[in-house]
Amino acid sequence: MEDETKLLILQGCKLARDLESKLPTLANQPQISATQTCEAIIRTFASALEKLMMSINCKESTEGYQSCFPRLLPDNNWGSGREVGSDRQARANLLFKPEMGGGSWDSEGCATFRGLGGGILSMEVSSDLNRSASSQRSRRRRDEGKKRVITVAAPQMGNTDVPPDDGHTWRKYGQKAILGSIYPRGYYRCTHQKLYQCPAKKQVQRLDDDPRFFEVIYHHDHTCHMSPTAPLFPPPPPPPQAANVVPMDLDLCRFSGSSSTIPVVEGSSSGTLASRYAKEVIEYPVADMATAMFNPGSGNTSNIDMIFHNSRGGK
DNA sequence: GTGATTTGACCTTA
DNA sequence: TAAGGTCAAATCAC
Repeated sequence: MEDETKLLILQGCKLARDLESKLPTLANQPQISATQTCEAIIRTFASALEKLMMSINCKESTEGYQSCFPRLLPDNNWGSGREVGSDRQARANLLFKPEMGGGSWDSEGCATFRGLGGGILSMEVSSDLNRSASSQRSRRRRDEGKKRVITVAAPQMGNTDVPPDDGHTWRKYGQKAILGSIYPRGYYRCTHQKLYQCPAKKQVQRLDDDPRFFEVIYHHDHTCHMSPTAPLFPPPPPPPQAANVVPMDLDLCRFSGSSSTIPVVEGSSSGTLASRYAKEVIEYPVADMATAMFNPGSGNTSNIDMIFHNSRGGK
């Protein structure tokens, strides 16, 4: 176990002990104090867990990596609605038990995690439109088909008004105030919708009860990256075989050291976004991947696309 | 110039 | 009829 992980665990224990010692006097304090302490404990342990999973499970297989960080899946395809419940739970539990990180499985197969600094907190796959994240939003369209509901933390740095990047490029086509909700709902569709008839859409709305988090509802899967005519990046030139540079076709799980770098090849799809960002970076330190993933407002959004585009290539 | 975002109007559905 | 979802013109950003 790495020293940093041990420190995190120790810190979490210390916070827990502090909370325990303050419990008798807690009744005289504002409740938010206990809430914040609990959240700090959860975040600390979750961070330690994340590091443990990275060093143990994710070295073993790609599946482990994806189970730990489903949001990093290249095509964002988390399976069909039938995976709700036992299938998905059993599969994900192989390597990542949400209850270990302060999370849980609800009765409907929705895993809830707690992570430090952002990322997925809960994930739900559903084909049942009757079940909504908010009981207030009971109206539905007939042709919405399969949907996935996830809750993601807002970025703590950069532009906190948008949810963390999910690896796809989206175009906003609408925003509506929702009855009974404080925050408006944003409507997005795949950038490649017109060109490749990609049906993927998503709705993003900040949670009323916790504005630090977004609820993201995905409708339909992306087809733009699976089609042979999909707008992939042009074939990258051979990467430099420097000692600390690893080819992109290797499993990302192998990038565990902060000294490793992931080469991001300069290139562009037809989209403006991709070209905007593609020219910015040639090599990408692993440590910065989190920043790129959790802070789309920082200008690195489409680097995720570039990071994963090679793994999409075969689809 | 091109593509993304904003936002009011319109459409669809319960 | 009300509310969610989408369209499309105007505007913005690069």
